[in-house]
Amino acid sequence: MHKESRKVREFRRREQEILDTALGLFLEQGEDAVTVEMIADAVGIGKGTIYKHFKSKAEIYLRLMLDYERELNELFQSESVSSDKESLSRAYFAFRMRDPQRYHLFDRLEEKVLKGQQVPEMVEQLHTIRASNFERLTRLIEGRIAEGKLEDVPPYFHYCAAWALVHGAVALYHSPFWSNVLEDQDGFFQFLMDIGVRMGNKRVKREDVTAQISAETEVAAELDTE
Amino acid sequence: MHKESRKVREFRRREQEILDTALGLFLEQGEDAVTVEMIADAVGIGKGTIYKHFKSKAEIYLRLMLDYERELNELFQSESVSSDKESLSRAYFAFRMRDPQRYHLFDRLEEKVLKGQQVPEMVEQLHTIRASNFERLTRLIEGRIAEGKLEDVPPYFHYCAAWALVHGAVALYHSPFWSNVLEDQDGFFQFLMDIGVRMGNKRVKREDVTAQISAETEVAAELDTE
Amino acid sequence: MHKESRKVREFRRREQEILDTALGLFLEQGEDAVTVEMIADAVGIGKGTIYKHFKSKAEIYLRLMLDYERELNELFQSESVSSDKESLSRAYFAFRMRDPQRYHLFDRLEEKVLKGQQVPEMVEQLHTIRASNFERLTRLIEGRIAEGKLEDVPPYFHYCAAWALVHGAVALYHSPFWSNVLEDQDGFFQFLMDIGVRMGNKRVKREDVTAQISAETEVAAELDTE
Amino acid sequence: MHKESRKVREFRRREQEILDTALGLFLEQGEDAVTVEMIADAVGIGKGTIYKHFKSKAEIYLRLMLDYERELNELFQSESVSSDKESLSRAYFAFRMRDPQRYHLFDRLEEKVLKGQQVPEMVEQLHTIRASNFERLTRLIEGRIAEGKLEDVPPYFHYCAAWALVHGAVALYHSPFWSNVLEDQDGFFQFLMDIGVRMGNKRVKREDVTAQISAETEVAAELDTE
DNA sequence: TATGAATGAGGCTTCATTCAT
DNA sequence: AATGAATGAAGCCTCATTCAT
Repeated sequence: MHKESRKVREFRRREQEILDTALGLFLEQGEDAVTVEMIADAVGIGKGTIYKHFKSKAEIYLRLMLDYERELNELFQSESVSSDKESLSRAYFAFRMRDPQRYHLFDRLEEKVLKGQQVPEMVEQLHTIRASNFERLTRLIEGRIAEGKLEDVPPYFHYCAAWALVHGAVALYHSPFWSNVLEDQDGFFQFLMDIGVRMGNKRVKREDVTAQISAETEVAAELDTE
Repeated sequence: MHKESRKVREFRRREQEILDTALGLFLEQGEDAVTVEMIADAVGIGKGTIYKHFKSKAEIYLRLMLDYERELNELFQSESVSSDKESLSRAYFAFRMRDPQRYHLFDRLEEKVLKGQQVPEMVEQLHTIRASNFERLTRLIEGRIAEGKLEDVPPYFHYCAAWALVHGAVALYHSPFWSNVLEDQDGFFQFLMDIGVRMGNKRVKREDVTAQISAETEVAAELDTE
Repeated sequence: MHKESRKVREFRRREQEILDTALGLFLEQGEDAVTVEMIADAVGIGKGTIYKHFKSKAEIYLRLMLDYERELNELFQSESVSSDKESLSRAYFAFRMRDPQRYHLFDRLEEKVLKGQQVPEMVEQLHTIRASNFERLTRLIEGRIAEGKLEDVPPYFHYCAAWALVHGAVALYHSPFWSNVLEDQDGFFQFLMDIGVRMGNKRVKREDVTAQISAETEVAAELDTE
Repeated sequence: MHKESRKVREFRRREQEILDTALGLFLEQGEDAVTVEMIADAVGIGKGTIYKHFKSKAEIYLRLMLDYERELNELFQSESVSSDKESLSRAYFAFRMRDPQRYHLFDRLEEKVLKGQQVPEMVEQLHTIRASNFERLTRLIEGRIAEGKLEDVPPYFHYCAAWALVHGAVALYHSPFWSNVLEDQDGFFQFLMDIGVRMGNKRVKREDVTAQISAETEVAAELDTE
């Protein structure tokens, strides 16, 4: 029993090693420039061994993508964050921007895998996880809309906008041209995150501010009188 | 002499035909799935002829990208638009979103070409055009900041944010997963464009609004007295 | 001792299980499409275990072929059949056609194994069994020739012809093209078996028939007179 | 124009060269042992060139098979032979036995190609040619049946039987075991061909012979009296 | 004894680019 | 100038067999 489980553990470890190494190489050189043989060599195993773990190169892609999507899923699940739209927005930004190269890689891979109609079961799995994430978000946002904090548009408007901004940020980050332009990168991403956190908030029209101030003044007056 | 120039014109026309056809095929099938032979066949010429016009497949990529960048350049040059930050924002959004597939293709191509260090002279050219565009923008934005209309951050913060948002919008648009989510696509992109146009505007803080209102009230009073 | 012999029995049973399973898979999917791993999985044992029983995949082939040849051998040995050329012919046809797929498989395997010069000892064994079968046949046929029932040609002409016809029948049976043509399969194979049973019989020439009839008439006359 | 056609001719010649070389290698070593690279080397061209002529290895198989089937088709078309069942039988036997290895190879290839569902269009073509051949045969045989020369069974019984016998003969011929047994090969195949030519002929029963003889005798008597 | 992870040679196929006509 | 046949490097994947546990 122990031996068996050791073997299994060993096998798992190796699988993870393959995934980690592959990810590293993909990030460094681009997935097209990395051959299965290179991965095997980098891990220090034979080419065939990789195919004991993954049926194809595309399956490696998808395993990496699924892991990433699951990490994000955990973020959405965590109580500390999932109850508050703003902190969730920030956490989402932070998660995506923590490793922009990786995000970017997976984005490219998704496109490739979809175009090639490879391993469709795993693609479906990926999309299922993602959809579940966004169902949770939808409910959160609906609450905020009801409270009048967010603009009353279909909830997906809000998280799609967030997705778009982050996506753009990542692209910016890792494009040689743009990253060159961005002298103060940290400052910029702070700036962008602020936009992200704020965007979609119900716009406070001039009249409303005045009205609210009056209201608050009245309340204050009332309180004063107590 | 006339014959000569006719030949030259013919040659040019064919070159354009190659570019147009290649672009169409790239958009339809993805650049990796399109072979040089397919382009030649689609144009109705021999494969070798293509190499009379372009030294490599990457050069085709770059010619297409340069043309696109130049189109954008013209937009920025046009007087009607370039004086006003908001309409420029809108025009920029509109330009990029007019053909998101194309934008997306070129984005991918740029990455590929940079990673492969192919045809570096043309890449430099591309970046030069782009940089010149953004220099013009920088000046425009500096003006707006001075007027207190835009937040006082480095000017490139503003256009980089715009770039990021558009980039994300495009990715959203053409991702099978997301485009599926976006039921009301037009509505959404309108929503997003509004965000884009507004973002980076100087935020009106509560006190400022009050202050401004007071100020305006005073002015109004003065006007009233007149 | 008992334990030992139980173990041995167990070992044998497993070996047979491997052979049966392998045969089933080979018939279903073709030997090239069946990997050793598939056999092991189907039996529910490890791949390595198969190599404890058989030195190579080819050895599995040969074990199956030998078993088949031995079955045929038993047919030839059985007294009920082996004394009469016609019933032997029929039995032979019936045996080969009982499971044409199997026959066909082994035929293919023999070719492969010979071409690859694999496990030559076992191939020799196979041929020895077969040769012994046909030696017995030779004697039977010689008898028939002496009796004037069969054409006086080398005895192997007769059984090789039978072999050829059956072989063709099997190929016909299992070829997608031909089996499609054969609407009335049972009728056809009956027709073919009749040809097989009859072929090689001494041809009765016209004169012979006349002569024989005269002779018989005479005999009859003689008998009559008795 | 001349140059163009020369090029085309050259291209054709090379294609034929590939086919011939491939056939030779397949016959010598078996199709599985022959790699595309080996064919290319044997022809003295690059591996890629082969793929300019054929989309896959399977397509080479099918081209060879089609050529063979067409040769057979010509045989069936030729006037000298196609009017007479017996000479057609002989010609068919002779054709198939002229190069038994080749026949055998194609038979194997057909199986492989069908099992793998490769190049189905060409397979269909092959079967169409074959079917047309046998439609012609059907009519010929129907005639013979009407004349009382052949047994009154579905016509395909006759040609399927012939096919089966030839097929078996070929297998016999080229099997190392059997060809060893066949000392007098020529004699045997003569023997077999006779069987093939005769089989399916209407059997003359004893009574019929007697009856016919009587009839003929009567006729003779009548003639005598004249 | 049973296992199954590891191996790696080798097969098929693709395609950008060259070059002789 | 136009052609398109030829090239060959390079990639992905398979699977019989071995061997350490």
